[in-house]
Amino acid sequence: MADYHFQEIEKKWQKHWKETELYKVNNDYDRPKYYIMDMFPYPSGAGLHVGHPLGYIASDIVARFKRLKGFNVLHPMGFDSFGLPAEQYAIQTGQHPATTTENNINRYKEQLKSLGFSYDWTREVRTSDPKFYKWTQWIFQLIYNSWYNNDSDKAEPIESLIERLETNGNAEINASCDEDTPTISSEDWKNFDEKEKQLFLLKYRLTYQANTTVNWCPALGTVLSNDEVKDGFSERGGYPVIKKTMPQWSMRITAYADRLLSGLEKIDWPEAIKETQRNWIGKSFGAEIDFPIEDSEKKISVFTTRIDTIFGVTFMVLAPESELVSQLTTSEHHEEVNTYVETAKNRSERERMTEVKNVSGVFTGSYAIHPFTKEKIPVWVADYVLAGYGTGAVMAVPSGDQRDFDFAKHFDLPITKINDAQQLTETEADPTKEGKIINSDFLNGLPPIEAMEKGIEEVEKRKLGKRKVNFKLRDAIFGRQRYWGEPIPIYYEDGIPKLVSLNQLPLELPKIDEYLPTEEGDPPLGRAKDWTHDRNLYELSTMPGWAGSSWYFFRYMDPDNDQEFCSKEALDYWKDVDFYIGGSEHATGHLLYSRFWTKFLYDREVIEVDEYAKKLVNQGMIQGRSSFAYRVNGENKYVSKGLKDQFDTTPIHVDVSLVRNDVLDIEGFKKFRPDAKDAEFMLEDDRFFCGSEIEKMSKSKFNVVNPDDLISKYGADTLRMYEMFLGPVEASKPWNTNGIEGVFKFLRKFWTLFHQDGNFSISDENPSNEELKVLHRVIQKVEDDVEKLSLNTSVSTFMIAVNELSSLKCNKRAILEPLAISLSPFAPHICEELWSLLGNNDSVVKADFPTYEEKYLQEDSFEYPVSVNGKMRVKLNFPVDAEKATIEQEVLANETIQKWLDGRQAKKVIVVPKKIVNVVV
RNA sequence: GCGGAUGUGGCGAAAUUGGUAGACGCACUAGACUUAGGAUCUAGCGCCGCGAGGCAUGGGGGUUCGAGUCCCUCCAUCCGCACCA
Repeated sequence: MADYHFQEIEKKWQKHWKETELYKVNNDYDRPKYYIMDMFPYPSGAGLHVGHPLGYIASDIVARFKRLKGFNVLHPMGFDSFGLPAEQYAIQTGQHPATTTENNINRYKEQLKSLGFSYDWTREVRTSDPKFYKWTQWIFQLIYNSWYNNDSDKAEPIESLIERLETNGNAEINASCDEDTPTISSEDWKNFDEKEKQLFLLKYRLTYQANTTVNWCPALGTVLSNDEVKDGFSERGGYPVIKKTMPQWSMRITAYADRLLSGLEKIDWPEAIKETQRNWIGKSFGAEIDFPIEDSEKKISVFTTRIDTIFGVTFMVLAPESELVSQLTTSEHHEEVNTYVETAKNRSERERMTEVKNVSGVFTGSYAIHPFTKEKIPVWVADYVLAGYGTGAVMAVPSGDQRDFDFAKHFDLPITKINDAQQLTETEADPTKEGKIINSDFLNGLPPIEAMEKGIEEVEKRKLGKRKVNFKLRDAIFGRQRYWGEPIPIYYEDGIPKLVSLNQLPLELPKIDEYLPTEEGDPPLGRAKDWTHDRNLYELSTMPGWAGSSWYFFRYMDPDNDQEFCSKEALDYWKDVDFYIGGSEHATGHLLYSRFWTKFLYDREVIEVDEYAKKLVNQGMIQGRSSFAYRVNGENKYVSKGLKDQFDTTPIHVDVSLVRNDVLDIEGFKKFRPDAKDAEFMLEDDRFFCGSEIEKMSKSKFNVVNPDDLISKYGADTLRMYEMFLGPVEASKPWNTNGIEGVFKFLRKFWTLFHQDGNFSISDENPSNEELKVLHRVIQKVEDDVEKLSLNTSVSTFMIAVNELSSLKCNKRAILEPLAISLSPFAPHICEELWSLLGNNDSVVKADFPTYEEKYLQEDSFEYPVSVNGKMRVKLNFPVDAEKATIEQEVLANETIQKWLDGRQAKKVIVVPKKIVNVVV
């Protein structure tokens, strides 16, 4: 028996690949480039589980395939090595995060290498490496030194802004800047002292510092971005999050809202991701209208998408955080309003969300004047209006908006019907866009859609407001009050932020004794000795997790360059990522921020592309499949799954390694749970069946399947193919090891086919047509499937081919050679071994992918099912080259068909090539 | 509520895009070889029916000679977003 010793084979080739640097890639201008990249992982302490490599395997198959097809393939890997878990661990143990991170990375690399990935490890990047974050800091500075010119619709150097301020002031400048930026003349600017100038410029810089309402997580001691907060809890750790106002570094991503939206049109990304990003950016069209306040110079600006409902406005509502609240509250309502605002402020996000259904609010005592009817309408404060969206105030149209309706009902405010199709009930508003407008002066009789346009025109004509596009997207908070991140390369001189000069980058993380905030409440960096620049204190917060990951794909092109973030030459050759694979959970985080930075770098002419990834695929999540044994309550007795309903039982998690095809290894279980050592087990059919449930893969649920175990049992080639065999790469599915034997058997059969009595055995005979057909079908299928990434059917095709060759007892060189090449992207080790046994000195990686030939795929004859009117079938044999007419004639001449037709005339005979024949009567 | 996706045997899934539904694998059943089998080989395996045959791609309807695939409608599940004016 010629055994398939996968352990030896895999170890041998992995060593060989490493020693010969087989996958090292250079800028080779003679060959077309192909850049395929995985989302780099955060190296957690738990190591990889079987879910992680799913995407890596797929990308490796494509990378290897493209290499065989003659592409110069860049297929790198790195580590997103700054992050909270390492810091939390450091707080607990005192161990420097760099040390734990280093250890984790080494473990990850070992695991990744054992899977036989063809990464060019010489290009590895780590975001926590000063050589890397030097350039993250450099980009930060470039963003800081830029402003967004809405007229040219791009980021420009801050110098161009200064120039314009000096000559004309800012009246003519159309920029994305702070809302409260005053209009100044060139004289004003010239009269500013240095500090005033700097503070003024901060209102324009794309990285700016401002008092912002942030998501503050007290337990983590840091702010979090919107995408790091899920349902009012921190994504990492699940701690409560509250709103807090504090000075923060932010990035003006909102300047790019429109381009981030339109850019989606030209990239081949999953629709789900694009839709999520569109939703997050949240562009809506409408108008901003001013409602003057009665007996006052003040006014309330509101944004609305439904100007057609303007005559239905019966009250105004301000967000509790709105500045207008204090200005408009009359003295007799002061106390009530104050109490309400204070309560609203102190509520956590979580509380606010759970209380969505509770209507609450207070009257300010002020009245606004309806811009058209001049009627008095009361101004209220309520927390259903968000400070962060629009103007922080709304015109309430209770007949057309459910929230306004609920509020009006609760406080007994009037409700005006403004549409003849509106169906109002006691509890429901009707936001219909059908019907005709009524009770609305000049809008009467118009369908709402037309009334929207007319309304905006009228508003602009009467100078009551203007057409307005509004976005949900908020600027990105950039500071984190944590240690383990890139230091922000800024110091403060006389209260003014200043950039650390370029030649002093990287500004390296200082050593500190403890990874906690200082007693004064400053971030951990406050503990560092001499964290100063000429006695001026450096910024104490660090960059967020998304900083490094927003540009790392460019660094892979030229990872060791210490003069530039990436050389022009490398950028020119590699340009962008052809194929990016990673999880969909980054839709509104990494995948949005990285597009933002790319567009910025494009504006500043650092790179030549404004989208960095042409094609993106989201690999599915692999969930865990937990197994349970059912213990009878109050007894030391376990019952098999089918019997559990006869008893009062509690499910107990069983380590999945003790379960095979849902059958429990009872001896193993007794060791796993010592308290079950003497337990009684009630079996079904002499076996003990476990129940199962789909849960997240985690240690505590004993459902983690470790790739190392599977590799040592079946080998990396089997694991790679099995993960692909499970189903489409994009699909999420629970892990199930049950089918892996089938794939393993296939590889063993493939090996055995070319071995006899333990020796490699190959025949030099010419292959038969039948054998060639098997081969060429595989080649064709792999070509098609890799392009479409439907790798599961490729694995099936290989299995069928090996089964067929096996029954043909075909061990011919002419078959094995091309077969080994086409299988090598999937199972590189075994193919490399067979390739070298065939006498090749060079690696199979250097081979050319075989081309399939149609002539081998053709059949001599086809069995056509024939039906009459789609009913009844009989199979007839036709030669493959028979002309359509011949087939028709033969069909009609056939005795059985004649019997069916029973004298009727055939209207037509439909022939679908190689498929089916249908006679229509 | 809004948006996106998915629904095919006991299970994971195929289906050349409108043409023999369930390839391939797992599980299961029977048989062979074995002292033994969690090994190997052979055969069977959607459901109902002894059978001929009938029924089957979430449900209902439609287009078509022909529908898993196209159209309408309803249902279920999963994932985003969510007081966004």
